[in-house]
Amino acid sequence: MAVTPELLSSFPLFKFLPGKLLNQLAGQSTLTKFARRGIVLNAGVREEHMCFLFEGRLQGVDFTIDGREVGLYFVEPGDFCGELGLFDEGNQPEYIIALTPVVVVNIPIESIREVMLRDASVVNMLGRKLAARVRQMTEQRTLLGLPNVSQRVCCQLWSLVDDGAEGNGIPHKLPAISNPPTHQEIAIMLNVSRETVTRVFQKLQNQKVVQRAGPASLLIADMTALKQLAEGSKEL
Amino acid sequence: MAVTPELLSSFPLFKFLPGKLLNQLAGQSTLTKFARRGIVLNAGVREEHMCFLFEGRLQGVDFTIDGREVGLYFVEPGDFCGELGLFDEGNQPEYIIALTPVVVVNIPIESIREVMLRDASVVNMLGRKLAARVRQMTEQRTLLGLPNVSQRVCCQLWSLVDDGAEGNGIPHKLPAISNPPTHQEIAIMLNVSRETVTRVFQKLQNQKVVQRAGPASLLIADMTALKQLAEGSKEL
DNA sequence: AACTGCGAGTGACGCCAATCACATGAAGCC
DNA sequence: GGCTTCATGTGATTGGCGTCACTCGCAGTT
Repeated sequence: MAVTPELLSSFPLFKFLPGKLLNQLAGQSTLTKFARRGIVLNAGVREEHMCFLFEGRLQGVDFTIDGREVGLYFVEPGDFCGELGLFDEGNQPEYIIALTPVVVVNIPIESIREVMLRDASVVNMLGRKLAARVRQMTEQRTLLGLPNVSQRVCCQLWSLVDDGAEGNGIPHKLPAISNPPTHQEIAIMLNVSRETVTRVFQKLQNQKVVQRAGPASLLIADMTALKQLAEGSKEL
Repeated sequence: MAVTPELLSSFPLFKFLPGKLLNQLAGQSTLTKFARRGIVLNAGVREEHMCFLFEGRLQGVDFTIDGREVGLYFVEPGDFCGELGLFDEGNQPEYIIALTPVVVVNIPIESIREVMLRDASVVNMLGRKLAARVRQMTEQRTLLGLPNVSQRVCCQLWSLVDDGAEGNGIPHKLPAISNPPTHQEIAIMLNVSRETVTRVFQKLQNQKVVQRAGPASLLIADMTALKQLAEGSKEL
């Protein structure tokens, strides 16, 4: 499917890109859809294109030698993945799978490399992105060091509470996690079993710390308690 | 202490840097020593300089909320750390501590930013470095997903077996790990207790898979077995 | 030589999370 | 409406690893 320059410029990475380069990129881009659980990028092979997420949600996952699934991070609309290939000739390290039906824009690595040579803003933002990713991975790694599983879950919840989406014009509402991950998705990010996550959620709901509001939202009824649980100063 | 341009050019990152820029950088660099366990870079603060390791060994570590130490990666001579600050204005995410007495060259972030503007080879290598780091962290994260602890230890050992140092002119020698990390250092990288690492090592030695050769070297007597153990096709 | 610190080695104990094996309920989908 | 599929909820069982509390040996220091 065809990609318009306007569509591309809706991605923060290309926000400051001159029209000429936008046009050039658009001509080399394609629009693709994936069903839930579809594989957007493959691990262990050289992927020759980057993916820009237009609609839906992606997750970076990997598999241990014994086939266990490991969750790494989420990709939200406006964001992208597969950028490592820009910096070296290595393989894509992790799978990118669709958690929901998604619409992505594919752009060849080589095309973006050319753009990098001509536009410093893109290089800058890519550098920032990579740095942010290292920071996020470091934090997640630290999380895994927690011996207490409930605490791990609470930390993860804490880090998912609508980052930045607070200024969405709806004041005085309870903080929430929109489109919360499934228990399974949380479990593989934290190296715990799905059942354990369920049990922690049960306790959290009994103690009125969180509360479901339909399938698309999880309300945090007691932020203070959640924070204490995450920090370990309170036990479930 | 003074830093000469020749010293700087011994680091791969600056290998292709023209003399003029080398001189400029050297003038702004300082040489520092740290004792074992010394803190080379602090986590959670903005560090305004990068560290280039001349002698010794560093480790990136972090601490969980409840004070538990988490090991992230090692830094070997010729390598550097603290590069995230080049790409954004964020804080240093993890501590860098000296595992042995070390000698490091400190260079201000700003000075390197200037060099980046003038020399593309440095930007390139930094990009590669960051990408490599993401790959390494992803791999390590996957390792942590293994439910079997012995397997985790063996995987870690496997990844430590003299990477690339094979062509050191000593042929037909057993593969080895030189200056092997202490059990404690391994333990915090794998989220296991020090005792557990010791017990795995005991089994590995009983089964003649590995063998100590003085304090500075660990011989791998049976690479095949180690590989099978790492892959889970063999039990300890 | 006595002291100290640190890495390594070891046994006993107890707990907690993984696993297995289900049940339930809501959401699509012919 | 009846089918499957998927997310969630729950109990019983078990074993593996963390923790504690030691010992031992080596290296550096005075």
